[in-house]
Amino acid sequence: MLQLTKRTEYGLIALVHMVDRGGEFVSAREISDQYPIPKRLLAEVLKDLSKSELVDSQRGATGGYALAKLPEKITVGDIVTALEGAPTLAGCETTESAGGSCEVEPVCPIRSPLHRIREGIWRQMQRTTLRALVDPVPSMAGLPTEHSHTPLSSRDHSANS
Amino acid sequence: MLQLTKRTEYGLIALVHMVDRGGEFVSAREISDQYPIPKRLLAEVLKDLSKSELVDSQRGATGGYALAKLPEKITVGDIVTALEGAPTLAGCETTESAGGSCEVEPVCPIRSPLHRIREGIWRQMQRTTLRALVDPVPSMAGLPTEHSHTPLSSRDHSANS
DNA sequence: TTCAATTAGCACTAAATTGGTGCCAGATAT
DNA sequence: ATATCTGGCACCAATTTAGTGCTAATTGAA
Repeated sequence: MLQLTKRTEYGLIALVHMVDRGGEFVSAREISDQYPIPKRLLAEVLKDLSKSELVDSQRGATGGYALAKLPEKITVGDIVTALEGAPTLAGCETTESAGGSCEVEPVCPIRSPLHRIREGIWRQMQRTTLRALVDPVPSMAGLPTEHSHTPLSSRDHSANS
Repeated sequence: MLQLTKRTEYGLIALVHMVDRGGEFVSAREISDQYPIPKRLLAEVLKDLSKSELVDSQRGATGGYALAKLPEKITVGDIVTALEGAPTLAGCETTESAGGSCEVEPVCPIRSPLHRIREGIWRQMQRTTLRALVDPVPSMAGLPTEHSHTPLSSRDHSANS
């Protein structure tokens, strides 16, 4: 359905939460207590983020996870890639068919244009940083964003910190 | 995996083919003969495109499908919407939860920004017409597309075309 | 030391989505 | 008539995704 997976959703929530907690190590439990996310699954997600070196992990009693980079340096594209693999819009050019064998290939008329769409989406994700997720419409507050409605921006929830 | 479904792929191929055949009615068989697409499934896809009024259908012996509009008037967004529903990046704001009840909702910190990403993707798809799919890089052939790096999948499998 | 809290790793089940098929009815040109 | 098409419904199979269980290794603190 052209939709991000739950894993990615959870990862994004966790990362945003980490930004809010500024540098401190937060445990999977702390996060899953605050949002309705299965703790066990969240742990899986955080593990992947750790493997991709987007977060640092620390074991033991007071352990947890913390951002490995500045929020400005982490993009949605990085996160998506870490949690569900880089987006590939058409069956062509998946890694499996990296050998060059798209089934439709010899006559596939949509490769290049679809490729361009995919790249556009990709660029957009690479352009959107974690910082931007935390501070919607940060400094360019006055600029016409060409979609000036932004129907739902009700992110408050900061009752914890 | 943030990937278009086969249905959409097949639909795109079929539509491009129709453009090539300029206005004539083409049958599902003609298309599935030309590309390795299961005829039966293609028929399903074409039916959906017909329901969405992107193509006209004609029954009977010499029947088939033809574009209902000019290729300039059909966007990738239209096609995706017809074949797999409008993209919704996060579980929030699917039609089911249209009532306003995202499970994560009251504390969901990613709604609005993710929403913006989704809108960007959406705009891009709405911007890309079927015509553009048929004539890759039509007039702006020389322009630097600003993504000359393209971190992933830069492997050149387009050696076939 | 002992204990409680935490991440790490592996394997597994269950649910949902997607890919694909079968069958028959209705239309229509030849 | 009949061959060829679309239309509609239901269905199965394959893949992907969501979520869980269990155990080991780490580490701060009582």
